[in-house]
Amino acid sequence: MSEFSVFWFRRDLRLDDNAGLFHALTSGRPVIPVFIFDTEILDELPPKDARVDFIHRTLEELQEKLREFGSSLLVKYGEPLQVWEEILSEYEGIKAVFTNHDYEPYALQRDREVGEILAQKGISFHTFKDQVIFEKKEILSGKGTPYTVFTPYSKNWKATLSPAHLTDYGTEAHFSHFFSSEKKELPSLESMGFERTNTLFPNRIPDKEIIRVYEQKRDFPAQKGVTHVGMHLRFGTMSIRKLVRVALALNETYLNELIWREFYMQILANFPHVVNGPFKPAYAAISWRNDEGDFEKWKAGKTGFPLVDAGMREIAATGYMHNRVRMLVSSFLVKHLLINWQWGEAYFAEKLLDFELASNNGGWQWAAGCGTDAAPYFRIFNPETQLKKFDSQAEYVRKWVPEYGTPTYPRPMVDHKMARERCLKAFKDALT
DNA sequence: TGAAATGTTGGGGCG
DNA sequence: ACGCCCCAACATTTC
Repeated sequence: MSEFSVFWFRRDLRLDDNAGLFHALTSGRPVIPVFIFDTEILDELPPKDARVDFIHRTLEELQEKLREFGSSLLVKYGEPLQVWEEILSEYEGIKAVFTNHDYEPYALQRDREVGEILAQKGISFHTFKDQVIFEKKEILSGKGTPYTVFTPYSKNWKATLSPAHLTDYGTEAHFSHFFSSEKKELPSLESMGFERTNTLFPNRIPDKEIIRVYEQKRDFPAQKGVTHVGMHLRFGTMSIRKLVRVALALNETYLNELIWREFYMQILANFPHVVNGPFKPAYAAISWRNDEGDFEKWKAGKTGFPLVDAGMREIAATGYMHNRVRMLVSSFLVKHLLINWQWGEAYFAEKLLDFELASNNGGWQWAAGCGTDAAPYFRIFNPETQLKKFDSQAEYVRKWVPEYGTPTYPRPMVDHKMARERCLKAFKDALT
């Protein structure tokens, strides 16, 4: 009977520089590449979800590459534990399963359960670090505790970094170790209850010129100043190690943004309660207004504050929003409208192509002032000032709010000065 | 990775 | 030449 290894793709949808895949291909057995469309996740999504579309397209590309050397991706649809039972009965010779670490609470639970099934059958389960440079216990303060402030974390991160952390797990030399098989078809999007979208997905190769002058342009949403790599890091269509190598060579500010990503990932992993509420418990006492009508205006981009509205229309139309504008719209929702930041967090989770639980949660907690290393609550963005500073010619605004400046554009839904004072009072009441 | 309020300074107009 | 006032520009404090 022939023996196999399996490589289970999840958030690492690439063949190049993939740690777990490298180890699978060098394990001495032919490797069956597997992907599971997880119904536990998909059942929560609307039929037109660009991220599902993106995954499907990416799997088709992977499939084409695997065909070049006579292999085929095995793509399943279902509940992971059941799917694993199915795979193990279809391929009796499976001796080992390889995969890369996934750190979100749901994924940790899933992997524990899959690990148990495999262990019962005497199949070894090998998991690897691939998604980050440093995991949650690899960068700790002198006391051995996790950092909760970015700057010291980033200093230690940089000091700890060595070339070994940036190893290129190239797999090309080992492609012949993929299991040779007839072409297997992917389940169609339609068969899983989804539709194609006409989303324009970001380029997989980051623009080096943008990285080189990052700090000069990154704050101006009308300029080509950011690289849109979030989605590729989310789904692993880009290697973080490769990107860090580029950042090290080109731009410190850009590198810091990659470190922010890992900072929030280790916050989520070390303090999982942030998923369900504020990092700082005192902030649970805020009396939010939580006005549904206000929330609808915010989502629709009809607040009457042009830069806020531009951002909200951009995210609705494209699944993306410039980061400077993300900070403003979050501040506006939480501070001006006094709506629980978790409402905004959930809306972003639904819309953003580059949605990442850790970063999204960290960003919202930062904006609300209740997180680690948060902006103090009395930091309230002035939407007009932000417009003057970062989109003074209203280029970005006019792109998304064509009626800006005409009589049909709504009046500001709140008076800035009143809202600011109302917010300061609400936070002060809760916190003192 | 704020903004507003308050305080300080110094140049220029003017009696 | 001097003192006084105004106010922009900048600095510091406060929310």
